[in-house]
Amino acid sequence: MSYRIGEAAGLAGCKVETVRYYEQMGLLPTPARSGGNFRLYSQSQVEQLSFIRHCRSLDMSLDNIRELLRFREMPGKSCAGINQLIDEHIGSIECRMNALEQLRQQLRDLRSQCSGEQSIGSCQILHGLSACGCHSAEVS
Amino acid sequence: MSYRIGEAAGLAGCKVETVRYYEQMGLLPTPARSGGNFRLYSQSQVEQLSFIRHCRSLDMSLDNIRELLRFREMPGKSCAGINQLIDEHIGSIECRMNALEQLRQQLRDLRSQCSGEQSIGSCQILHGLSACGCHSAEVS
DNA sequence: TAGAATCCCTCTAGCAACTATAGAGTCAAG
DNA sequence: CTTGACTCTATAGTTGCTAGAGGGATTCTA
Ligand SMILES: [Zn+2]
Ligand SMILES: [Zn+2]
Ligand SMILES: [Zn+2]
Ligand SMILES: [Zn+2]
Repeated sequence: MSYRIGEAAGLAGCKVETVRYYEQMGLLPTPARSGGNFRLYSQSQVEQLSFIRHCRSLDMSLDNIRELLRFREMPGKSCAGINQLIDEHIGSIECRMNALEQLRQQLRDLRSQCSGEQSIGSCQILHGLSACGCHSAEVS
Repeated sequence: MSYRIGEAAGLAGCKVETVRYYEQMGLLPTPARSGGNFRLYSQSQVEQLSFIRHCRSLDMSLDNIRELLRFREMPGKSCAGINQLIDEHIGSIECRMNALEQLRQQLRDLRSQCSGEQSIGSCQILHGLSACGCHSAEVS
């Protein structure tokens, strides 16, 4: 039983172009071809595509996914590396969360400077964006 | 008093290429040129560059920054639009924060399935990434 | 059995916001 | 007068796709 690219994409919940892109990036093996040069995917290749898509839905990079796929090919080895990869990914997400948290606070502080009823010339938001310490153009 | 591109970049805390990029994107006016065809920036242009960099440090898009720069050129008008822009930006950041929060929970759930001391073949993390409901390749 | 609709093919370019080259020219100091 | 630091333009790379052009394959209907 084999699937054409549109069916494979449908099953994995992505676009046809995305599937071809993964092949190009080495995440999917070169598939068989029909007489009319159409790509033909086996059940296990469709499952691999779904695996990739699920990893992507967890926002893993294609590099990380490539690594996971390599792990999958050595079922006898220890899975410590997998846990480490996931831990690092969680760490990077927490890092982004912290950055966004800080950003939000800065923006709230800025926003609180003005009610929106001033003239642009006296708006403290614009003023705050100009006269910051961090990116000073203060040169004598 | 005028600055060459390297000085301007240094004052604004960015790379020379970034300054040229902003010019190309229409965020900085076409600067004057020296006899040897070097860009020459005025004090106010350096300040505009710093303004841009500060907005970027708050993760605003270049489109948003372009809008803020247009606001700056109409000091008499009401600043309501500025507040709205900032509010929307805060909203988009909160949206990303929520997405990351969900992501982290999903990853933690996944991570908790395995201690890292299994063989890859029986690792529940890999298994969880394969046999998910959301991207099923379950076709009979 | 012809035509139309729907798939599929390759190749190329675009998105955002830079970054990094290559290959050349400018300028100040020693 | 040569070295080194700076600058110039133009082009390609980054990430993970997406969209199109311009064709061929397959399938359904009339
Ligand atoms: Zn899934
Ligand atoms: Zn205001
Ligand atoms: Zn700043
Ligand atoms: Zn495991």
